[in-house]
Amino acid sequence: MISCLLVEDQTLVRLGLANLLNLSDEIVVDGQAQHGVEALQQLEHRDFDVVLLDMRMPELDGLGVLTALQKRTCLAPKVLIITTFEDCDVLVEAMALGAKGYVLKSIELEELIDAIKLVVAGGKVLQPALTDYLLQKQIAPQVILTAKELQVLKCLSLGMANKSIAHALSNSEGTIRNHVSNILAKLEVKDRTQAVLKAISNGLV
Amino acid sequence: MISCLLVEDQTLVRLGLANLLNLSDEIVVDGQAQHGVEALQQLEHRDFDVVLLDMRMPELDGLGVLTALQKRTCLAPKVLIITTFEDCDVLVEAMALGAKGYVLKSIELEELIDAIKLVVAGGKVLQPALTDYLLQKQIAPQVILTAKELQVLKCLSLGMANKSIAHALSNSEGTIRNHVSNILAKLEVKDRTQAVLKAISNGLV
DNA sequence: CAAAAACAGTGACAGATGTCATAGGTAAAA
DNA sequence: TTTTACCTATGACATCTGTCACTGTTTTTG
Repeated sequence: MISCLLVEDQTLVRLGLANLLNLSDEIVVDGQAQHGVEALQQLEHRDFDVVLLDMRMPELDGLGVLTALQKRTCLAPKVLIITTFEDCDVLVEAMALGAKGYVLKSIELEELIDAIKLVVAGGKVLQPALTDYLLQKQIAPQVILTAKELQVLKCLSLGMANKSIAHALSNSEGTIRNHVSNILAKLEVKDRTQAVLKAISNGLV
Repeated sequence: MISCLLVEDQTLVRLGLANLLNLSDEIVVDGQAQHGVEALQQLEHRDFDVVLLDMRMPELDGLGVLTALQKRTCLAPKVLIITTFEDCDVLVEAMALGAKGYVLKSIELEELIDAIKLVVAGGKVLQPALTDYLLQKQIAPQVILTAKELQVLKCLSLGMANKSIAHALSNSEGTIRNHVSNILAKLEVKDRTQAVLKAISNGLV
């Protein structure tokens, strides 16, 4: 039997999933936590073969738990992220922090059980969406803005005019115009509005 | 026994919740659907006392189901929305489309069962978050854009210049300028970039 | 019907925006 | 040390943007 700690803030989802997994004869959910803090408390008391970890949680989120686990010198449990997709960057971070893989909540029950077994056996589980995303990230020529440009871009994203930005950053308006011009060129857009849209959708701000 | 159709796209959540509800001796989930289209198919074949409806789904979402149900002249089932919060506006729309209430997925199981019974009995279930939001909305002077203005605003949100918009909507550039000017006045902002930011954050586009 | 909105258009204007060439100072990397 | 990149700045320029006043037409509404 694989012992499993389930960390998920939505009560219905947590109870339901625990029930489902317990119905199988290979996995037993013998620990539950509503959020990161509770999860760490449980992990202090006893060990689990695997931790099923939600990302979005109150108090302490998935990344927080992973960070805390990484600091533990003793044997760390395998962590399988269970997420609703959405935020690829967070998943990348999670993998970097030692997660053994992730599955979407849209996964079928059997696949989930297989994934858990795979992770416990020392494997990694990555669904296609993330690998695609990583590839795309690598292919897309990384936009490198200087510190100042990023500062100006943030101002743009607040809807500030060149004059306001100049005043806020203690520069001449002409300087700001130059920065804006460079930003537009780097982002390959034609005006500040497009720059803001691109910045938002790419998480640059 | 209250018969219940559960509409939820995430398999794990759906199966788990169905299991939980079936453990109670008052509610039986005797219909499941992965998305709106499946839900409507099920509803054609037979009746349920209540429909537990997720909002975000592929194919046909919660609002789509409600819209379709509203067109049915015969007796419509009570609908209880189950959501992850987030989008208040959608909830408002859902209520306007005849939903009997909504609960967050973070609800406790007992509360959910109570809510279902309440809805079946003809009541309405509204959690505090939404009522607060509605109040706030009413306090904030409602921005009323005309159809044309909304069309122009959408173009603005795509980063289009006046000339492009004029071409796209088959108007003179001057006309578009006037529309933009009116939009800025109504949104109480100073330029198109701020308008786009406000539009995005308020879900106007 | 009559009043009120919404829609389309023009022309003129001030100011904002973005580009370009040019150039000095500074700090980090080769 | 030399080079490179970054930050700063200016002036000139073309273009874009937003405002205003005024004129119509069409559609909605009381």
